[in-house]
Amino acid sequence: MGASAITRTEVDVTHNPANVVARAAAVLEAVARSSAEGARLVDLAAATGIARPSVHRLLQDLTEVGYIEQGTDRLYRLGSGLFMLGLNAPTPGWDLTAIRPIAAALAERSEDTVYVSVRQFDGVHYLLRTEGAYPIRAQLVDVGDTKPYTSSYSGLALLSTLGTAEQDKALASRSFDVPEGWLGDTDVDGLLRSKLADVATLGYCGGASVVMPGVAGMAAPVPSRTQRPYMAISISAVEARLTPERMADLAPDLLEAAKQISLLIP
Amino acid sequence: MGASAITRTEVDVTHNPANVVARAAAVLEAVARSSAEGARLVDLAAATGIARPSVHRLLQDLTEVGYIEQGTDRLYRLGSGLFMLGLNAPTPGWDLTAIRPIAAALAERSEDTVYVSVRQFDGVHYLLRTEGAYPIRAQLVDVGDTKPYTSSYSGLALLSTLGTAEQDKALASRSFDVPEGWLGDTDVDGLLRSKLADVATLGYCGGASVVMPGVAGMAAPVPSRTQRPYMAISISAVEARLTPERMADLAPDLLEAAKQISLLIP
DNA sequence: TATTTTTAGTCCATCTAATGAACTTTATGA
DNA sequence: TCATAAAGTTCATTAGATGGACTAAAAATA
Repeated sequence: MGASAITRTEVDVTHNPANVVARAAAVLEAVARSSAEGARLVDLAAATGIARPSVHRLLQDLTEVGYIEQGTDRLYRLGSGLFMLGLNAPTPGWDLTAIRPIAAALAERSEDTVYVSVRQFDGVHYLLRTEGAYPIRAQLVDVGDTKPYTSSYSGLALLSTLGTAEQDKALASRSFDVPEGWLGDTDVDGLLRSKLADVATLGYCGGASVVMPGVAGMAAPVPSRTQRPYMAISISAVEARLTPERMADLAPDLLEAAKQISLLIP
Repeated sequence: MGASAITRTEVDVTHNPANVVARAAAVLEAVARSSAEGARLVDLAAATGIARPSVHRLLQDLTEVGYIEQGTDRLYRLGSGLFMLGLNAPTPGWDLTAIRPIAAALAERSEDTVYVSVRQFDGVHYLLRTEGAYPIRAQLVDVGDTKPYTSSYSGLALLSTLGTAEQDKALASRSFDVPEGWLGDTDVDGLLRSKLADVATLGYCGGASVVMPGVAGMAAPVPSRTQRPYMAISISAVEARLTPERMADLAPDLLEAAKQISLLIP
Protein backbone atom coordinates (compact mmCIF):
# COMPACT_ATOMS: atom_id res chain seq x y z
CA MET A 1 0.00 0.00 0.00
CA GLY A 2 1.27 3.46 -0.74
CA ALA A 3 2.46 4.77 2.57
CA SER A 4 2.62 8.21 1.13
CA ALA A 5 -0.34 9.90 -0.43
CA ILE A 6 -3.02 11.90 1.20
CA THR A 7 -5.78 10.59 3.39
CA ARG A 8 -7.83 10.28 0.22
CA THR A 9 -9.90 7.12 0.60
CA GLU A 10 -9.17 4.47 -2.00
CA VAL A 11 -12.49 4.48 -3.81
CA ASP A 12 -15.78 6.15 -3.29
CA VAL A 13 -18.13 3.21 -2.92
CA THR A 14 -20.79 5.40 -1.44
CA HIS A 15 -22.75 6.00 -4.58
CA ASN A 16 -25.06 3.26 -5.63
CA PRO A 17 -27.06 4.66 -8.49
CA ALA A 18 -29.31 2.31 -10.36
CA ASN A 19 -32.24 2.36 -12.67
CA VAL A 20 -34.23 5.36 -11.57
CA VAL A 21 -37.53 3.87 -12.66
CA ALA A 22 -36.92 0.84 -10.48
CA ARG A 23 -36.04 3.08 -7.54
CA ALA A 24 -39.09 5.26 -8.00
CA ALA A 25 -41.24 2.13 -8.21
CA ALA A 26 -39.63 0.80 -5.05
CA VAL A 27 -40.54 4.01 -3.28
CA LEU A 28 -44.11 3.90 -4.61
CA GLU A 29 -44.52 0.35 -3.44
CA ALA A 30 -43.01 1.11 -0.09
CA VAL A 31 -45.65 3.80 0.30
CA ALA A 32 -48.35 1.38 -0.84
CA ARG A 33 -47.18 -1.17 1.69
CA SER A 34 -47.22 1.35 4.50
CA SER A 35 -50.11 2.06 6.76
CA ALA A 36 -52.95 3.83 5.04
CA GLU A 37 -52.29 6.80 7.32
CA GLY A 38 -49.14 7.56 5.38
CA ALA A 39 -45.45 6.83 5.43
CA ARG A 40 -42.55 8.70 6.99
CA LEU A 41 -39.49 9.58 4.98
CA VAL A 42 -37.09 7.73 7.27
CA ASP A 43 -39.14 4.58 7.12
CA LEU A 44 -39.32 4.71 3.36
CA ALA A 45 -35.57 5.14 3.22
CA ALA A 46 -35.14 2.19 5.55
CA ALA A 47 -37.64 0.06 3.65
CA THR A 48 -36.09 0.69 0.26
CA GLY A 49 -32.46 0.88 1.33
CA ILE A 50 -32.11 4.14 -0.56
CA ALA A 51 -30.47 7.13 1.05
CA ARG A 52 -32.89 9.58 2.61
CA PRO A 53 -32.05 12.53 0.36
CA SER A 54 -32.58 10.36 -2.70
CA VAL A 55 -35.89 9.08 -1.43
CA HIS A 56 -36.85 12.64 -0.65
CA ARG A 57 -36.14 13.82 -4.16
CA LEU A 58 -37.85 10.82 -5.72
CA LEU A 59 -40.88 11.60 -3.61
CA GLN A 60 -40.77 15.19 -4.80
CA ASP A 61 -40.61 14.10 -8.42
CA LEU A 62 -43.41 11.62 -7.87
CA THR A 63 -45.47 14.33 -6.18
CA GLU A 64 -44.97 16.55 -9.20
CA VAL A 65 -46.64 13.99 -11.44
CA GLY A 66 -49.41 13.25 -8.97
CA TYR A 67 -48.37 9.76 -7.95
CA ILE A 68 -47.57 10.81 -4.40
CA GLU A 69 -49.30 13.24 -2.09
CA GLN A 70 -47.97 14.71 1.12
CA GLY A 71 -50.25 15.68 3.92
CA THR A 72 -49.82 18.54 6.34
CA ASP A 73 -48.61 15.87 8.74
CA ARG A 74 -45.68 15.47 6.33
CA LEU A 75 -46.59 11.85 5.75
CA TYR A 76 -46.43 10.56 2.21
CA ARG A 77 -49.36 8.77 0.62
CA LEU A 78 -50.15 7.49 -2.83
CA GLY A 79 -51.58 10.17 -5.09
CA SER A 80 -54.77 10.21 -7.07
CA GLY A 81 -52.80 10.19 -10.32
CA LEU A 82 -52.22 6.52 -9.70
CA PHE A 83 -55.91 5.97 -9.30
CA MET A 84 -56.50 7.46 -12.71
CA LEU A 85 -53.87 5.22 -14.26
CA GLY A 86 -55.19 2.26 -12.33
CA LEU A 87 -58.58 2.83 -13.92
CA ASN A 88 -57.02 2.15 -17.30
CA ALA A 89 -54.79 -0.69 -16.19
CA PRO A 90 -55.86 -4.31 -16.55
CA THR A 91 -56.83 -6.23 -13.46
CA PRO A 92 -54.14 -8.73 -12.55
CA GLY A 93 -55.04 -12.24 -13.58
CA TRP A 94 -55.86 -13.57 -10.15
CA ASP A 95 -55.13 -17.22 -10.45
CA LEU A 96 -58.59 -18.34 -9.45
CA THR A 97 -57.94 -21.91 -10.53
CA ALA A 98 -55.27 -22.11 -7.85
CA ILE A 99 -57.31 -20.24 -5.25
CA ARG A 100 -60.55 -22.14 -5.75
CA PRO A 101 -59.34 -25.45 -4.26
CA ILE A 102 -58.28 -23.65 -1.11
CA ALA A 103 -61.68 -22.03 -0.79
CA ALA A 104 -63.34 -25.34 -1.61
CA ALA A 105 -61.40 -27.10 1.13
CA LEU A 106 -62.54 -24.50 3.62
CA ALA A 107 -66.12 -24.84 2.38
CA GLU A 108 -65.90 -28.59 2.80
CA ARG A 109 -64.43 -28.27 6.26
CA SER A 110 -67.00 -25.72 7.38
CA GLU A 111 -69.86 -27.09 5.28
CA ASP A 112 -70.88 -23.54 4.51
CA THR A 113 -70.37 -20.99 1.76
CA VAL A 114 -66.92 -19.52 1.24
CA TYR A 115 -66.30 -16.29 -0.65
CA VAL A 116 -63.10 -14.77 -1.95
CA SER A 117 -63.24 -11.08 -2.68
CA VAL A 118 -61.01 -8.12 -3.44
CA ARG A 119 -61.05 -4.49 -2.46
CA GLN A 120 -62.03 -2.32 -5.37
CA PHE A 121 -62.43 1.43 -5.18
CA ASP A 122 -64.87 1.94 -2.33
CA GLY A 123 -66.14 -1.57 -1.90
CA VAL A 124 -65.78 -5.31 -2.04
CA HIS A 125 -65.76 -7.15 -5.32
CA TYR A 126 -66.60 -10.85 -5.13
CA LEU A 127 -64.34 -13.12 -7.16
CA LEU A 128 -65.56 -16.59 -6.34
CA ARG A 129 -67.95 -18.58 -4.19
CA THR A 130 -67.81 -22.22 -3.23
CA GLU A 131 -70.76 -23.88 -1.55
CA GLY A 132 -70.47 -26.17 1.43
CA ALA A 133 -72.51 -29.27 2.01
CA TYR A 134 -75.05 -27.72 4.36
CA PRO A 135 -78.30 -27.29 2.45
CA ILE A 136 -79.57 -24.06 3.95
CA ARG A 137 -77.73 -21.12 2.47
CA ALA A 138 -78.13 -17.41 2.43
CA GLN A 139 -77.47 -16.07 -1.03
CA LEU A 140 -76.53 -12.49 -0.28
CA VAL A 141 -74.11 -11.71 -3.06
CA ASP A 142 -73.20 -13.01 -6.47
CA VAL A 143 -69.78 -13.37 -7.98
CA GLY A 144 -69.07 -10.17 -9.85
CA ASP A 145 -70.97 -7.97 -7.43
CA THR A 146 -69.34 -4.98 -5.83
CA LYS A 147 -70.78 -4.01 -2.44
CA PRO A 148 -69.99 -1.36 0.16
CA TYR A 149 -67.49 -2.25 2.85
CA THR A 150 -70.09 -2.16 5.57
CA SER A 151 -72.37 -4.67 3.96
CA SER A 152 -70.36 -7.77 4.80
CA TYR A 153 -67.67 -9.19 7.04
CA SER A 154 -65.44 -9.46 3.99
CA GLY A 155 -65.87 -5.74 3.64
CA LEU A 156 -65.05 -5.14 7.29
CA ALA A 157 -61.97 -7.35 7.02
CA LEU A 158 -60.74 -5.26 4.12
CA LEU A 159 -61.82 -1.97 5.64
CA SER A 160 -59.80 -2.76 8.76
CA THR A 161 -56.63 -2.57 6.68
CA LEU A 162 -57.36 0.95 5.50
CA GLY A 163 -56.80 4.28 7.19
CA THR A 164 -59.10 5.89 9.69
CA ALA A 165 -60.17 8.42 7.09
CA GLU A 166 -61.47 5.69 4.80
CA GLN A 167 -63.01 3.87 7.71
CA ASP A 168 -64.84 6.95 8.88
CA LYS A 169 -66.06 7.57 5.37
CA ALA A 170 -67.28 4.02 4.92
CA LEU A 171 -69.00 3.94 8.30
CA ALA A 172 -70.57 7.33 7.71
CA SER A 173 -72.14 6.14 4.49
CA ARG A 174 -72.96 2.67 5.72
CA SER A 175 -76.10 1.15 4.40
CA PHE A 176 -77.04 -2.45 4.76
CA ASP A 177 -80.35 -3.95 4.03
CA VAL A 178 -81.86 -4.49 7.39
CA PRO A 179 -85.52 -4.17 8.22
CA GLU A 180 -86.55 -0.94 9.86
CA GLY A 181 -85.85 -1.10 13.55
CA TRP A 182 -84.11 -4.44 13.39
CA LEU A 183 -81.08 -3.27 15.22
CA GLY A 184 -83.06 -1.32 17.75
CA ASP A 185 -80.90 1.19 19.60
CA THR A 186 -77.72 -0.75 18.99
CA ASP A 187 -74.65 1.40 18.60
CA VAL A 188 -74.01 0.15 15.08
CA ASP A 189 -71.06 2.44 14.62
CA GLY A 190 -69.41 1.13 17.75
CA LEU A 191 -70.29 -2.44 16.84
CA LEU A 192 -68.69 -2.15 13.43
CA ARG A 193 -65.62 -0.49 14.86
CA SER A 194 -65.24 -3.32 17.33
CA LYS A 195 -65.30 -5.72 14.38
CA LEU A 196 -62.54 -3.71 12.72
CA ALA A 197 -60.57 -3.95 15.94
CA ASP A 198 -61.16 -7.71 16.03
CA VAL A 199 -59.34 -8.07 12.73
CA ALA A 200 -56.32 -6.34 14.19
CA THR A 201 -56.24 -8.50 17.30
CA LEU A 202 -57.55 -11.86 16.07
CA GLY A 203 -56.79 -11.68 12.36
CA TYR A 204 -60.45 -12.05 11.54
CA CYS A 205 -63.87 -10.77 12.47
CA GLY A 206 -67.29 -12.26 12.52
CA GLY A 207 -70.78 -12.02 13.85
CA ALA A 208 -74.40 -12.66 13.20
CA SER A 209 -77.54 -10.80 12.31
CA VAL A 210 -75.96 -7.44 11.77
CA VAL A 211 -75.78 -7.40 8.02
CA MET A 212 -79.01 -9.33 7.71
CA PRO A 213 -81.26 -11.08 10.19
CA GLY A 214 -80.48 -14.75 10.45
CA VAL A 215 -77.24 -14.56 8.54
CA ALA A 216 -73.81 -14.91 10.09
CA GLY A 217 -70.36 -14.64 8.69
CA MET A 218 -66.69 -14.41 9.45
CA ALA A 219 -63.90 -13.06 7.30
CA ALA A 220 -60.15 -12.52 7.26
CA PRO A 221 -57.96 -10.33 5.08
CA VAL A 222 -55.47 -12.21 2.92
CA PRO A 223 -51.94 -10.87 3.44
CA SER A 224 -50.07 -9.61 0.42
CA ARG A 225 -46.34 -9.79 -0.09
CA THR A 226 -46.24 -6.58 -2.08
CA GLN A 227 -49.14 -4.45 -0.93
CA ARG A 228 -51.47 -3.65 1.84
CA PRO A 229 -54.06 -6.49 1.97
CA TYR A 230 -56.58 -6.23 -0.84
CA MET A 231 -58.17 -9.67 -0.77
CA ALA A 232 -60.41 -11.34 1.76
CA ILE A 233 -61.79 -14.80 2.38
CA SER A 234 -65.02 -15.35 4.25
CA ILE A 235 -67.46 -17.95 5.44
CA SER A 236 -71.15 -17.22 5.28
CA ALA A 237 -73.85 -19.27 6.94
CA VAL A 238 -77.22 -19.14 8.62
CA GLU A 239 -77.02 -17.76 12.11
CA ALA A 240 -77.59 -21.01 13.97
CA ARG A 241 -74.52 -22.59 12.43
CA LEU A 242 -71.98 -19.88 13.18
CA THR A 243 -72.04 -19.61 16.94
CA PRO A 244 -69.15 -17.83 18.64
CA GLU A 245 -67.76 -21.22 19.64
CA ARG A 246 -67.90 -22.56 16.12
CA MET A 247 -66.29 -19.38 14.79
CA ALA A 248 -63.42 -19.80 17.21
CA ASP A 249 -63.22 -23.39 16.05
CA LEU A 250 -63.11 -22.45 12.38
CA ALA A 251 -60.82 -19.46 12.78
CA PRO A 252 -57.55 -21.40 12.42
CA ASP A 253 -58.80 -22.92 9.18
CA LEU A 254 -59.91 -19.54 7.87
CA LEU A 255 -56.56 -17.98 8.68
CA GLU A 256 -54.68 -20.94 7.24
CA ALA A 257 -56.65 -20.62 3.99
CA ALA A 258 -55.84 -16.92 3.88
CA LYS A 259 -52.17 -17.71 4.37
CA GLN A 260 -52.19 -20.28 1.60
CA ILE A 261 -53.85 -17.88 -0.79
CA SER A 262 -51.35 -15.18 0.10
CA LEU A 263 -48.63 -17.35 -1.41
CA LEU A 264 -50.44 -17.34 -4.74
CA ILE A 265 -51.02 -13.64 -5.19
CA PRO A 266 -48.77 -10.59 -5.61
CA MET B 1 -19.33 30.58 -39.38
CA GLY B 2 -15.88 29.27 -38.65
CA ALA B 3 -14.42 28.60 -42.09
CA SER B 4 -11.65 26.54 -40.60
CA ALA B 5 -12.09 23.57 -38.36
CA ILE B 6 -13.43 20.17 -39.06
CA THR B 7 -17.03 19.35 -39.79
CA ARG B 8 -17.49 18.99 -36.04
CA THR B 9 -20.77 20.70 -35.18
CA GLU B 10 -20.46 23.60 -32.77
CA VAL B 11 -22.39 22.20 -29.83
CA ASP B 12 -24.29 19.06 -29.23
CA VAL B 13 -27.75 20.34 -28.46
CA THR B 14 -29.22 16.95 -29.12
CA HIS B 15 -29.38 15.74 -25.58
CA ASN B 16 -32.30 16.84 -23.56
CA PRO B 17 -32.12 14.93 -20.32
CA ALA B 18 -34.66 15.75 -17.70
CA ASN B 19 -36.25 14.34 -14.61
CA VAL B 20 -36.50 10.64 -15.29
CA VAL B 21 -39.57 10.23 -13.12
CA ALA B 22 -41.41 12.87 -15.12
CA ARG B 23 -40.39 11.20 -18.38
CA ALA B 24 -41.45 7.78 -17.20
CA ALA B 25 -44.76 9.25 -16.08
CA ALA B 26 -45.18 10.91 -19.47
CA VAL B 27 -44.67 7.56 -21.14
CA LEU B 28 -47.12 5.86 -18.79
CA GLU B 29 -49.72 8.49 -19.48
CA ALA B 30 -49.12 8.31 -23.20
CA VAL B 31 -49.79 4.60 -22.99
CA ALA B 32 -52.89 5.22 -20.88
CA ARG B 33 -54.10 7.75 -23.43
CA SER B 34 -53.62 5.28 -26.26
CA SER B 35 -56.19 2.85 -27.51
CA ALA B 36 -56.88 -0.07 -25.24
CA GLU B 37 -55.41 -2.28 -27.95
CA GLY B 38 -51.99 -0.99 -27.05
CA ALA B 39 -49.55 1.63 -28.15
CA ARG B 40 -46.73 1.46 -30.65
CA LEU B 41 -43.26 2.62 -29.76
CA VAL B 42 -43.09 5.22 -32.52
CA ASP B 43 -46.38 6.73 -31.49
CA LEU B 44 -45.31 6.93 -27.86
CA ALA B 45 -42.10 8.63 -28.93
CA ALA B 46 -44.09 11.08 -31.02
CA ALA B 47 -46.64 11.69 -28.27
CA THR B 48 -44.06 12.35 -25.59
CA GLY B 49 -41.45 14.06 -27.74
CA ILE B 50 -38.82 11.75 -26.29
CA ALA B 51 -36.38 9.98 -28.56
CA ARG B 52 -37.38 6.45 -29.52
CA PRO B 53 -34.43 4.71 -27.89
CA SER B 54 -35.13 6.51 -24.63
CA VAL B 55 -38.81 5.65 -24.75
CA HIS B 56 -37.85 2.09 -25.48
CA ARG B 57 -35.61 1.83 -22.47
CA LEU B 58 -38.12 3.57 -20.22
CA LEU B 59 -40.72 1.05 -21.37
CA GLN B 60 -38.33 -1.76 -20.58
CA ASP B 61 -37.71 -0.40 -17.12
CA LEU B 62 -41.42 0.11 -16.57
CA THR B 63 -42.09 -3.42 -17.78
CA GLU B 64 -39.59 -4.72 -15.27
CA VAL B 65 -41.61 -3.25 -12.42
CA GLY B 66 -44.95 -4.36 -13.84
CA TYR B 67 -46.32 -0.97 -14.82
CA ILE B 68 -46.18 -1.80 -18.52
CA GLU B 69 -46.92 -4.99 -20.38
CA GLN B 70 -46.00 -5.84 -23.92
CA GLY B 71 -48.08 -8.22 -25.98
CA THR B 72 -46.86 -10.58 -28.64
CA ASP B 73 -48.07 -7.95 -31.09
CA ARG B 74 -45.29 -5.80 -29.64
CA LEU B 75 -47.82 -3.22 -28.51
CA TYR B 76 -47.37 -1.67 -25.11
CA ARG B 77 -50.17 -1.56 -22.58
CA LEU B 78 -50.48 -0.53 -18.96
CA GLY B 79 -49.53 -3.30 -16.58
CA SER B 80 -51.49 -4.77 -13.73
CA GLY B 81 -48.96 -3.39 -11.28
CA LEU B 82 -50.63 -0.04 -11.78
CA PHE B 83 -53.99 -1.52 -10.96
CA MET B 84 -52.61 -2.75 -7.68
CA LEU B 85 -51.22 0.65 -6.84
CA GLY B 86 -54.43 2.31 -7.96
CA LEU B 87 -56.26 0.09 -5.50
CA ASN B 88 -54.42 1.78 -2.67
CA ALA B 89 -54.51 5.26 -4.15
CA PRO B 90 -57.18 7.73 -3.10
CA THR B 91 -59.89 8.64 -5.55
CA PRO B 92 -59.12 12.10 -6.87
CA GLY B 93 -61.17 14.14 -4.48
CA TRP B 94 -64.65 13.19 -5.58
CA ASP B 95 -66.77 11.31 -3.14
CA LEU B 96 -69.15 9.00 -4.96
CA THR B 97 -71.10 8.04 -1.89
CA ALA B 98 -72.05 11.68 -1.50
CA ILE B 99 -72.69 12.21 -5.20
CA ARG B 100 -74.84 9.14 -5.71
CA PRO B 101 -77.89 10.43 -3.83
CA ILE B 102 -77.93 13.56 -5.95
CA ALA B 103 -77.84 11.51 -9.13
CA ALA B 104 -80.49 9.21 -7.70
CA ALA B 105 -82.77 12.13 -6.98
CA LEU B 106 -82.44 13.32 -10.55
CA ALA B 107 -83.10 9.81 -11.82
CA GLU B 108 -86.21 9.65 -9.69
CA ARG B 109 -87.40 13.03 -10.88
CA SER B 110 -86.74 12.27 -14.55
CA GLU B 111 -87.55 8.56 -14.32
CA ASP B 112 -84.65 7.86 -16.63
CA THR B 113 -80.99 6.88 -16.34
CA VAL B 114 -78.55 9.35 -14.86
CA TYR B 115 -74.81 9.10 -15.35
CA VAL B 116 -71.98 10.90 -13.61
CA SER B 117 -68.71 10.91 -15.47
CA VAL B 118 -65.31 12.55 -15.41
CA ARG B 119 -62.96 13.79 -18.05
CA GLN B 120 -60.06 11.44 -18.34
CA PHE B 121 -57.26 11.93 -20.80
CA ASP B 122 -59.12 12.19 -24.10
CA GLY B 123 -62.49 10.87 -23.12
CA VAL B 124 -65.30 10.43 -20.64
CA HIS B 125 -65.01 7.98 -17.81
CA TYR B 126 -68.27 6.87 -16.26
CA LEU B 127 -68.26 6.87 -12.51
CA LEU B 128 -71.80 5.93 -11.63
CA ARG B 129 -75.20 5.23 -13.07
CA THR B 130 -78.54 5.35 -11.35
CA GLU B 131 -81.60 3.95 -13.06
CA GLY B 132 -84.92 5.72 -13.11
CA ALA B 133 -88.30 4.08 -12.81
CA TYR B 134 -89.04 4.01 -16.53
CA PRO B 135 -88.65 0.42 -17.69
CA ILE B 136 -87.29 0.96 -21.19
CA ARG B 137 -83.62 1.84 -21.02
CA ALA B 138 -80.79 2.14 -23.44
CA GLN B 139 -77.69 0.59 -21.95
CA LEU B 140 -74.98 2.34 -23.91
CA VAL B 141 -72.18 2.47 -21.40
CA ASP B 142 -71.16 0.72 -18.22
CA VAL B 143 -69.64 2.24 -15.16
CA GLY B 144 -65.90 2.05 -15.62
CA ASP B 145 -66.09 2.60 -19.36
CA THR B 146 -64.12 5.36 -20.97
CA LYS B 147 -65.53 6.68 -24.25
CA PRO B 148 -64.48 9.39 -26.69
CA TYR B 149 -65.84 12.88 -26.10
CA THR B 150 -67.90 12.76 -29.27
CA SER B 151 -69.75 9.59 -28.37
CA SER B 152 -72.08 11.08 -25.79
CA TYR B 153 -73.61 14.28 -24.55
CA SER B 154 -71.58 13.90 -21.38
CA GLY B 155 -68.53 13.95 -23.59
CA LEU B 156 -69.70 17.03 -25.45
CA ALA B 157 -70.44 18.78 -22.17
CA LEU B 158 -66.89 18.11 -21.04
CA LEU B 159 -65.35 18.87 -24.41
CA SER B 160 -67.05 22.25 -24.45
CA THR B 161 -64.94 23.26 -21.49
CA LEU B 162 -61.68 22.51 -23.27
CA GLY B 163 -59.67 24.61 -25.69
CA THR B 164 -60.35 24.80 -29.40
CA ALA B 165 -57.25 22.75 -30.08
CA GLU B 166 -58.60 19.87 -28.05
CA GLN B 167 -62.04 20.28 -29.57
CA ASP B 168 -60.68 20.22 -33.10
CA LYS B 169 -58.71 17.14 -32.26
CA ALA B 170 -61.70 15.37 -30.74
CA LEU B 171 -64.00 16.30 -33.61
CA ALA B 172 -61.39 15.29 -36.18
CA SER B 173 -61.12 11.85 -34.64
CA ARG B 174 -64.82 11.48 -33.87
CA SER B 175 -66.26 8.06 -34.23
CA PHE B 176 -69.58 6.90 -32.91
CA ASP B 177 -71.33 3.70 -33.65
CA VAL B 178 -74.05 4.64 -36.07
CA PRO B 179 -75.34 2.48 -38.88
CA GLU B 180 -73.88 3.23 -42.29
CA GLY B 181 -75.67 6.19 -43.80
CA TRP B 182 -77.75 6.90 -40.72
CA LEU B 183 -76.87 10.54 -40.58
CA GLY B 184 -77.15 10.99 -44.34
CA ASP B 185 -75.49 14.18 -45.47
CA THR B 186 -75.82 15.89 -42.11
CA ASP B 187 -73.02 18.29 -41.29
CA VAL B 188 -71.99 16.30 -38.25
CA ASP B 189 -69.08 18.54 -37.50
CA GLY B 190 -71.34 21.58 -37.49
CA LEU B 191 -73.97 19.78 -35.45
CA LEU B 192 -71.50 18.80 -32.78
CA ARG B 193 -70.05 22.30 -32.66
CA SER B 194 -73.53 23.71 -32.15
CA LYS B 195 -73.93 21.36 -29.18
CA LEU B 196 -70.68 22.66 -27.75
CA ALA B 197 -72.01 26.17 -28.19
CA ASP B 198 -75.25 25.17 -26.43
CA VAL B 199 -73.28 24.32 -23.32
CA ALA B 200 -71.80 27.79 -23.30
CA THR B 201 -75.16 29.51 -23.70
CA LEU B 202 -77.59 27.20 -21.88
CA GLY B 203 -75.29 25.40 -19.49
CA TYR B 204 -76.20 22.07 -21.03
CA CYS B 205 -76.65 20.33 -24.34
CA GLY B 206 -78.85 17.57 -25.57
CA GLY B 207 -80.38 15.88 -28.52
CA ALA B 208 -81.59 12.64 -29.96
CA SER B 209 -80.52 10.02 -32.43
CA VAL B 210 -77.10 11.39 -33.14
CA VAL B 211 -75.05 9.11 -30.98
CA MET B 212 -77.33 6.18 -31.65
CA PRO B 213 -80.71 5.88 -33.35
CA GLY B 214 -83.57 6.02 -30.90
CA VAL B 215 -81.46 7.21 -28.00
CA ALA B 216 -81.60 10.70 -26.58
CA GLY B 217 -79.61 12.43 -23.90
CA MET B 218 -78.77 15.68 -22.23
CA ALA B 219 -75.74 16.58 -20.19
CA ALA B 220 -74.21 19.42 -18.22
CA PRO B 221 -70.69 19.96 -16.99
CA VAL B 222 -70.30 20.11 -13.23
CA PRO B 223 -68.51 23.29 -12.20
CA SER B 224 -65.34 22.94 -10.20
CA ARG B 225 -64.11 25.43 -7.65
CA THR B 226 -60.48 24.76 -8.30
CA GLN B 227 -60.13 23.81 -11.92
CA ARG B 228 -61.71 23.69 -15.31
CA PRO B 229 -64.81 21.42 -15.16
CA TYR B 230 -63.84 17.76 -15.29
CA MET B 231 -67.08 16.11 -14.28
CA ALA B 232 -70.43 15.85 -16.05
CA ILE B 233 -73.92 14.68 -15.21
CA SER B 234 -76.29 13.40 -17.83
CA ILE B 235 -79.71 11.95 -18.42
CA SER B 236 -80.11 9.18 -20.97
CA ALA B 237 -83.41 7.89 -22.29
CA VAL B 238 -85.18 6.50 -25.31
CA GLU B 239 -85.85 9.16 -27.90
CA ALA B 240 -89.59 9.40 -27.37
CA ARG B 241 -89.13 10.45 -23.74
CA LEU B 242 -86.66 13.25 -24.21
CA THR B 243 -88.45 15.67 -26.47
CA PRO B 244 -87.08 19.21 -26.73
CA GLU B 245 -89.91 20.36 -24.47
CA ARG B 246 -89.14 17.77 -21.84
CA MET B 247 -85.45 18.62 -22.00
CA ALA B 248 -86.24 22.25 -21.38
CA ASP B 249 -88.42 21.11 -18.51
CA LEU B 250 -85.70 18.96 -16.97
CA ALA B 251 -82.86 21.39 -17.58
CA PRO B 252 -83.24 23.28 -14.28
CA ASP B 253 -83.09 20.01 -12.36
CA LEU B 254 -80.06 18.87 -14.30
CA LEU B 255 -78.26 22.14 -13.64
CA GLU B 256 -79.28 22.11 -10.00
CA ALA B 257 -77.88 18.61 -9.58
CA ALA B 258 -74.65 19.73 -11.23
CA LYS B 259 -74.48 22.66 -8.84
CA GLN B 260 -75.04 20.44 -5.82
CA ILE B 261 -72.33 18.05 -6.93
CA SER B 262 -69.96 20.94 -7.52
CA LEU B 263 -70.08 21.66 -3.80
CA LEU B 264 -68.78 18.16 -3.06
CA ILE B 265 -65.77 18.09 -5.35
CA PRO B 266 -62.52 20.03 -5.57
C1' DT C 1 -41.47 -14.94 -53.54
C1' DA C 2 -38.56 -10.84 -53.83
C1' DT C 3 -38.31 -6.03 -52.70
C1' DT C 4 -39.35 -2.05 -50.34
C1' DT C 5 -40.84 0.38 -46.35
C1' DT C 6 -41.64 0.79 -41.74
C1' DT C 7 -40.92 -0.11 -37.05
C1' DA C 8 -38.53 -2.43 -33.15
C1' DG C 9 -34.57 -2.92 -30.89
C1' DT C 10 -29.18 -2.26 -30.01
C1' DC C 11 -24.82 0.28 -29.45
C1' DC C 12 -22.06 3.73 -27.55
C1' DA C 13 -19.70 8.49 -26.93
C1' DT C 14 -21.27 12.39 -24.45
C1' DC C 15 -22.39 14.80 -20.37
C1' DT C 16 -26.44 15.76 -17.57
C1' DA C 17 -28.85 14.81 -13.78
C1' DA C 18 -29.01 11.38 -9.95
C1' DT C 19 -26.58 10.27 -5.85
C1' DG C 20 -25.55 10.40 -0.74
C1' DA C 21 -22.39 12.52 2.97
C1' DA C 22 -22.61 16.44 5.43
C1' DC C 23 -25.17 20.22 6.83
C1' DT C 24 -29.25 23.26 8.14
C1' DT C 25 -33.95 23.73 9.37
C1' DT C 26 -38.09 22.40 11.45
C1' DA C 27 -40.93 19.76 14.48
C1' DT C 28 -41.71 17.13 18.64
C1' DG C 29 -41.55 16.31 23.46
C1' DA C 30 -39.42 16.46 28.11
C1' DT D 1 -36.25 26.13 27.52
C1' DC D 2 -33.37 22.77 25.66
C1' DA D 3 -32.67 18.11 23.55
C1' DT D 4 -33.69 14.96 20.14
C1' DA D 5 -35.25 13.35 15.87
C1' DA D 6 -36.85 13.79 11.56
C1' DA D 7 -37.40 16.68 7.37
C1' DG D 8 -35.34 19.08 4.03
C1' DT D 9 -31.13 21.35 1.47
C1' DT D 10 -26.53 21.68 -0.58
C1' DC D 11 -23.02 20.13 -3.51
C1' DA D 12 -18.87 17.49 -5.51
C1' DT D 13 -18.71 13.26 -7.82
C1' DT D 14 -19.72 10.16 -11.41
C1' DA D 15 -22.80 6.53 -12.82
C1' DG D 16 -26.34 6.08 -15.78
C1' DA D 17 -29.60 8.42 -18.97
C1' DT D 18 -29.63 10.25 -23.45
C1' DG D 19 -30.30 10.18 -28.60
C1' DG D 20 -27.81 9.75 -33.22
C1' DA D 21 -26.59 6.16 -35.96
C1' DC D 22 -26.93 1.54 -36.91
C1' DT D 23 -28.90 -3.33 -37.35
C1' DA D 24 -32.71 -6.63 -37.18
C1' DA D 25 -37.12 -7.83 -37.90
C1' DA D 26 -41.67 -7.19 -39.40
C1' DA D 27 -45.24 -5.54 -42.44
C1' DA D 28 -46.49 -3.83 -46.78
C1' DT D 29 -46.12 -3.88 -51.58
C1' DA D 30 -45.03 -5.51 -56.01
